[in-house]
Amino acid sequence: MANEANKQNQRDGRFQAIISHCKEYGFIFPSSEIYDGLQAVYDYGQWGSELKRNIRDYWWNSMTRLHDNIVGIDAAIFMHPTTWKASGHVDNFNDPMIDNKDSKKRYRVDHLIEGYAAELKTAGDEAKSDALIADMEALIAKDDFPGLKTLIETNKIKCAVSGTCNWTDIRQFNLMFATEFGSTVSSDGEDNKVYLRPETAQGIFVNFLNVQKSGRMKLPFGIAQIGKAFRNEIVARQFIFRMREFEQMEMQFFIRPGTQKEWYEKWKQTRLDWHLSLGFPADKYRFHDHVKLAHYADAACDIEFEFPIGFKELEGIHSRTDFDLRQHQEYSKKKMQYFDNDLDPATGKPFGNYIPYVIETSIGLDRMFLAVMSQAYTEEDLSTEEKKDERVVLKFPLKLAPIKLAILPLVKKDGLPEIARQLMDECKTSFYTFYEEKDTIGKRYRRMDALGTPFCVTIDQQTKEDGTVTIRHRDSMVQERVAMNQVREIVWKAIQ
RNA sequence: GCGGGAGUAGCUCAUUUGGUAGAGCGAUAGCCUUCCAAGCUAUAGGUGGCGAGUUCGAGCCUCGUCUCCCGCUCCA
Repeated sequence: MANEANKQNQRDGRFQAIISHCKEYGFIFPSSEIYDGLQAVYDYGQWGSELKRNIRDYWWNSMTRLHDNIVGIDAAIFMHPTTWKASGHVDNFNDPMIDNKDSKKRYRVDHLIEGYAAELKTAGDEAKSDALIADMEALIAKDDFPGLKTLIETNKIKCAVSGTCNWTDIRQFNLMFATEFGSTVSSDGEDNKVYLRPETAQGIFVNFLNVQKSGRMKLPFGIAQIGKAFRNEIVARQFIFRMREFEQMEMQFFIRPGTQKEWYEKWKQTRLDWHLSLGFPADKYRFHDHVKLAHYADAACDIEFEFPIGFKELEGIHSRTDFDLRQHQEYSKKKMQYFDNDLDPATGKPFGNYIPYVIETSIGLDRMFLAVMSQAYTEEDLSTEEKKDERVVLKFPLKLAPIKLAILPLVKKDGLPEIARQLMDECKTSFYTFYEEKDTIGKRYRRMDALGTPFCVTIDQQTKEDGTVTIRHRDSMVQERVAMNQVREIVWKAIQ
């Protein structure tokens, strides 16, 4: 037990250190910090936004450019309100809830009252049961939450766990953020209400036929998208792991019904391989199969990553059946079907019209950022017998590092800065290059380590004589002498 | 949302029982010129999260509030 607690403390300490490092070195700041911040909202700073962009590009390129049957789109955050009725978000996530203060259990109010009504019925008091249900429905129709609470209290409905009637006020939890649309306010506020999308997937589904027809896409094919989504989480915590505003990178892969099992397995493997291609240890990842499936899925799993806070969901892979397209077809009255000219071996005739099935891969960009950051963050003890020494180094995969190369004149005189500037000009159009001439060379190396810069090049007196520089490697701290005119190519090759 | 802990300079932290805030690191400017932090000089930076109360006097006591962390809860 003591060991477990110890391990937990170490993890927490490491997580804290990563959060501090992110702030101190310009990766992530709390949003609106001068006003005490905004809960579960964060801003990416100068290096965080570079790292995030590199992760985003890496995903985008590996999805769209490396698959000739996947294309990308960028749908709007606002969508027609009916979208969310079709998707099930309005109905499924709009219920009044109540908490029992003793057991801390949370109940849907209608479930709680219906449960009690059922008890009354089995006890033989059918009239009272029916009256209770009628009262409840009348109150729910009016959104009369105080009335519903009074109803619970007068009937002395108890929590099944604690057995008490010590209830909180009733609150409505709506996962979706809503705002007003248009400049004129209708008499019915509901007419103007639009939601900030709680997931990016629907932007793909509603554009399925646009992309399929305009791109002459043939099944199976995929549509990828990266974009912001918003969820009004009841409680959002753990740094950027769960935020109210976050960025998703997802791909919906449209397939012939009946082939979903095989494609689901294929995408599970493809996505795991993508993660492993970054060079992180395989034992940091695991699959977690969903036992309880969402209303739209016939199979689902997560790729979990071992964050400092434990194994947590990083990416979801869902077999969504034809649920979404079918729903949109029903609500929009527009056919969402695809005509498949391939011959069905069973009949020798084309497969014909059908609503495609969908395999979804959905990864949180911010979570991927956190995974990369927590895997890269390393505290190294460099002590020798003479002196104590340590460094913090971010061992980013080279292609993700925000700064690729730092150019450091050994001293800021004797013409060394001028030579360094030349090299800077040569490199800065190819990749992010950073120039620094302040402080001792050792201190500058440590600063670059803390930002995860994989290469530092130092211009010294010898450079003036033979045109060579030292290039210093971040992880090994090894230095080697190379020709200055080779630097751009060396770095370029390494970061591919 | 409930319970617990915390909030003092950019960071890490001091300030013994209430008497108008200090250090180290960091930053900036200069000196030195040195291939792996911690050489020298100078400077800047805080209405002690915010608001109220008690007191002659509050960083310290009380209340409220905001934010963060941990546990529970939630997470289609």
